[in-house]
Amino acid sequence: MCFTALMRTSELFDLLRDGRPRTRAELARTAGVARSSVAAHIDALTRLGYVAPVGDAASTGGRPASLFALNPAARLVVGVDVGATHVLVELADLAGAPLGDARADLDVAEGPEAVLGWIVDAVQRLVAEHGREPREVVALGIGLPGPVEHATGMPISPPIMPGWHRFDVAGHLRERLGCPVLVDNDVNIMALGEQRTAWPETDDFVLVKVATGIGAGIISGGRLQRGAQGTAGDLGHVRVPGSSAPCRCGNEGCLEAVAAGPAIAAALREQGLEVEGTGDVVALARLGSVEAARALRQAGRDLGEVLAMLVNLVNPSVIVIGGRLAGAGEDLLAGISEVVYRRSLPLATEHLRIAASTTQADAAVRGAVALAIEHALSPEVLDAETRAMA
Amino acid sequence: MCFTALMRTSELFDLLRDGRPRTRAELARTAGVARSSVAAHIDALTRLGYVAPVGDAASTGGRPASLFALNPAARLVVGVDVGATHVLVELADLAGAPLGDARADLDVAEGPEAVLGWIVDAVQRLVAEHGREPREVVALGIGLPGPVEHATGMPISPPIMPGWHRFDVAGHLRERLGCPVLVDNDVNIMALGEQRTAWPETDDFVLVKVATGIGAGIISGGRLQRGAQGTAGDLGHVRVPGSSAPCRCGNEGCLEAVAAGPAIAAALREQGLEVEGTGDVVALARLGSVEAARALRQAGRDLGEVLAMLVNLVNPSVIVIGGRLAGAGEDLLAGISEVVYRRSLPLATEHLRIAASTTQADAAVRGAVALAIEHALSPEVLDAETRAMA
DNA sequence: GCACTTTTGTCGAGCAACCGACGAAAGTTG
DNA sequence: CAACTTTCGTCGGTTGCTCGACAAAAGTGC
Repeated sequence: MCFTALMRTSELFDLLRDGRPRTRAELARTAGVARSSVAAHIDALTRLGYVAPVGDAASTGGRPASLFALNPAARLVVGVDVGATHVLVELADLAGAPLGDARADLDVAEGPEAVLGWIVDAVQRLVAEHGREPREVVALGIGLPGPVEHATGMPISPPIMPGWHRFDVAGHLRERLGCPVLVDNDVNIMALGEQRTAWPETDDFVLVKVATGIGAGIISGGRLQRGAQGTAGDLGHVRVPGSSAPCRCGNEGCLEAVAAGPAIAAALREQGLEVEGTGDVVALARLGSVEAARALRQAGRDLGEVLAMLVNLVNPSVIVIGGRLAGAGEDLLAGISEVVYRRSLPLATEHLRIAASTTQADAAVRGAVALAIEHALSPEVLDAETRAMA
Repeated sequence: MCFTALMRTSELFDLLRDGRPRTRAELARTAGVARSSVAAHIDALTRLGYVAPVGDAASTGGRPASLFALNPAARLVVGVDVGATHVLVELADLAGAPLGDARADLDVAEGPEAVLGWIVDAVQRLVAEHGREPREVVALGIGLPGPVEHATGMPISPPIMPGWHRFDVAGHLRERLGCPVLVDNDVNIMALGEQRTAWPETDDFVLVKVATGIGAGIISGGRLQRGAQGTAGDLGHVRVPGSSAPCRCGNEGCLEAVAAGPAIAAALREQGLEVEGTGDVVALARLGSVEAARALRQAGRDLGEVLAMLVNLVNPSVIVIGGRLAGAGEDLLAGISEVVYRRSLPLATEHLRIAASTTQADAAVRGAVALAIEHALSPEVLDAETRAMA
């Protein structure tokens, strides 16, 4: 029977996760154990490399205490963002700081073997370029543009990823790279990335990606919400009140048929403007086009109708708008805010903030890195490693 | 440094939580420790009362092994369901089995002192009636008809609970009853109750309560989703596509203004029927009224529009319809299913089940009891008690 | 009733982790 | 440079958990 209030090494490590250096005495006080015990744990963590001394504290009249902190260089992690037509691989340290990346214009429709093969090569190349060992990579996080069963690491009937259905992405990569692999939806990892970098205090967070499609990543109670089949957050085919536009999905009035990039482009074309795709809409808006501004504001209002509902259902305290269209100026955001604050419950909007994404292009890969780090530094993994070394 | 794979007493207890009796050898095998160690832990749990011997297993040729199981009678818990015009208090054992209850037609608008005072009296009376000691009550769960900040146990601007805003419900009850108090929204505890009793395997679950108002309790990834202000799941004032009916909230097209009890009653009155409130609608439907059936089916379709969106956002695997209107026959459910399966993404509806509540009136108080039990038998609480006894 | 089987309870050995102490180390102050 | 202060590293003592052993207990089968 374990009656003593014992300490797992990971508990001590958790106190150092924030990166702030601390003395042994400080740690002993907060953990409530003797200094000598802390010293032993710190020793073990130092031998594993996860913690390193970072100089001395200012002396208070006697021998200065040495400071210890998380050692980001101890291991490597990899984050991967797979888009419809691109792949981005990033090597990072345990603090999430990027060390180097590789990108390719690769179509996801080329199938899992081609895409994952390129990723494996890129990881091995990046590791070698930095003079590190492949076995130093302790986890890889990857986001895919479709529904993913997170527990098994397999895509489930992804619409734009032919050949990927039930392909064992996690197993395939783990076998070739020899590290645990965390697979998730790309909007989910964008949400994670944005939340971890820009809104770390917020436990109830939603990221809405507006581009060619529309999707949301929902973090509730501090945890990513994935749903039963991994399709949670699919805003694109929610019906917008007052619209009956036909959608490629067969239904009508879908949000995507009104407020996504192609829909806005089509609306502008009807006004006689030369607009092809999402990129042209953004370009036009940046040039100060009144028509584009108006179209974006209307798209924002339509999005707002759906987000008002999401606010009532999920009650987040922050909504961030990301995706290419978020970079087209203030109009989209203004339209959204206008409707959300009018249509949602006052109690839910009282402390609600709506903002544009700050990390933008990086968010997804940042989230993938975060996913990997959180696995690699989890108590289970850490304690297992401590035990193995003893 | 804790390198040994040690066992906390609560770990062993978790193996017995399901109520199935087991032998010491069986437990030792699944936990991966020596028989004698298991014996020591079982001993401690038996002394605390949480575990008790329940006879012998069939002999396999030698001395029969004695079986141990969770002892539900070891402690008491209380579940409380506070509605707009009623209060229900239930005393239960650690298996969640009801021992006795007390109910009162009390208006929640009478304020916290009156309502909570009655609850305290009822609990003490129930405990005495069963010849038990007040200190045997180890936790109380309570659901309130409005937004609740679960962490602090306070209602936040509840619309139908004048005088309750930021009243310290948890503190008030804890002080008078001497046990931890868990406070939550009433729809949330209904969801918890329904899920724990009827759908224990389901991690992504939604309960929709349809009565005078409309609300949802969302369980996602096995956890209740409460949101930033505790208002998550507020379906009532979501806008229904194609409706512009004025709502008491000031907006128009709200779900409640179309599909809740009063709205259906009003629709039937327009057809010349004598219908007052929600109760009359249910009564009429049960008598086989064609008009009521049609109205309920239409309400179901409107609800379906909103639930289709919820399915896309949350991706549950089960939706249960509860509340008084769920007892009015198949028409409401039929209308809901019709629209949800048409309007939601195929992937999300593929394994989705929509069903009527089975526990009905009990669900809320069952959920409150579940909340209390889960706190009382949590590893933290249990290990603390083990340590205190030593 | 006797031999055999299996579990039970007890007990001592082993061991891992925690603690407090003590001398050495490394600063500051005058 | 000496006195003082504070931390560091080490070490022995203690605690408390785990394990395996062994005899007693409680069944079965002939």
